[in-house]
Amino acid sequence: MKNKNLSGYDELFRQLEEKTALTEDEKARIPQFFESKNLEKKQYLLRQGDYCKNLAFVAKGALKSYTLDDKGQEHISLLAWEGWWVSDFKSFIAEEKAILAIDAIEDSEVLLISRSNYEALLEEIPSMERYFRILYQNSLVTKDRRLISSNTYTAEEKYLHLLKMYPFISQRIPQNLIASYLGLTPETISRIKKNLVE
Amino acid sequence: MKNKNLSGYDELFRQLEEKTALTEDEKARIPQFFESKNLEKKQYLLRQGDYCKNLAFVAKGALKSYTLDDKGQEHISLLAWEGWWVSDFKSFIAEEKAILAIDAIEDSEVLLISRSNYEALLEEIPSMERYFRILYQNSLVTKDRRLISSNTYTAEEKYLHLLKMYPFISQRIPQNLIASYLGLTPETISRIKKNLVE
DNA sequence: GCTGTGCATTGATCTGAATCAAGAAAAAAG
DNA sequence: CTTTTTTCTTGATTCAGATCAATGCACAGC
Repeated sequence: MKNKNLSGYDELFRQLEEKTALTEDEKARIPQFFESKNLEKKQYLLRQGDYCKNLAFVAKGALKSYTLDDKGQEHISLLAWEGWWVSDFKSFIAEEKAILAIDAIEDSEVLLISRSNYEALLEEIPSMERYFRILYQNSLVTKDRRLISSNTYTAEEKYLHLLKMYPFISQRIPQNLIASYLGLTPETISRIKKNLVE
Repeated sequence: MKNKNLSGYDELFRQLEEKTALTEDEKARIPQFFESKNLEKKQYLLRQGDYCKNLAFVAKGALKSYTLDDKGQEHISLLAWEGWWVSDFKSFIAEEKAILAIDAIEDSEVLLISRSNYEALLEEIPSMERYFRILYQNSLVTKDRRLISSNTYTAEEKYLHLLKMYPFISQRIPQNLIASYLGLTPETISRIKKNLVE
């Protein structure tokens, strides 16, 4: 086995074992499918229009995935910190050009898995097939809730719903990114906060 | 083997085999996990607040899943026709009360699988674990696109994007349901269509 | 064939959140 | 500690799409 820095894998195993059981043998084989990468704050992992070669597991730090509209405005589709996966899935799976860009918003460590390694991993370690099925099942629920929130709630309700789901988020993520994630402007968030205090 | 009406299972197998290979033996065992149910137009499959006991595969017809807000307004979260799965996932998986309701919008046939059968199926037939992993993976991509659409696009862009994804949808689904699905009002859709003609 | 109920159109008006514009505050960099 | 950059706040104005209201249309039931 190649000598690997295992620091980030602790977080990965913690995540995997939350959803599925792994033998010691499996745990020993898993790191080989991944490659670790450090990103500084503001460094990018993926650019719009490139091919998304990897699925990334966030071992440390935080990243944002976003689209840019014709006016150059950023629309965040995901905020991912320790324990989350991030990529332009469509691009990763179907080998199309990415419509998402991904940047680090803190100094971060990610574990990258290529498409061929992803498929090999699923093939060789059935618990991983199970892990991803459960992960995606849960993500679907979360995305569904976000869609409902986006179509049904007022700006204030959207913000409160987010705080309820991720109470620590306002300590960690700047308001302008939260605004973009919710499809609102920073000004609106600011006014909502003011209103809530009163 | 119990004598089952197999009509709806053709559609199910077609879907399964699009994503994974099945042996004849597996195909023979699968129907046993399901139960077929016919719904008339407007009949409900799930009510808000009930426990969602089943995951439903639409073999024929079309259904909508939706939430009701405090004003009694309906917000459609999914339109599902032949080949789609529908349920309140969160309720189905975590055994919580459903926040979604599901109604037939055409006379329909659904194949229902209970939670325990779902888990047994995944356990006993590994290709099904694979099938659902791929299904959820794809659904995530679609939901992501919808979220981007919802946060980024104008009303007109949302409508055009939907038509592009499902060109036949306006022949099949009434405008007021399409409006609700997009988080718009029927009036807005009507004005958009008028505008597009000019 | 009428009649009712649900769906679609069109117009007038309203409103929540965006945009535009300045500063203030906080954090990072030197 | 000072300067620069980034984030946050507050106010004035605008605008896309909602709401309200009325009418037209189509098809299902009698």
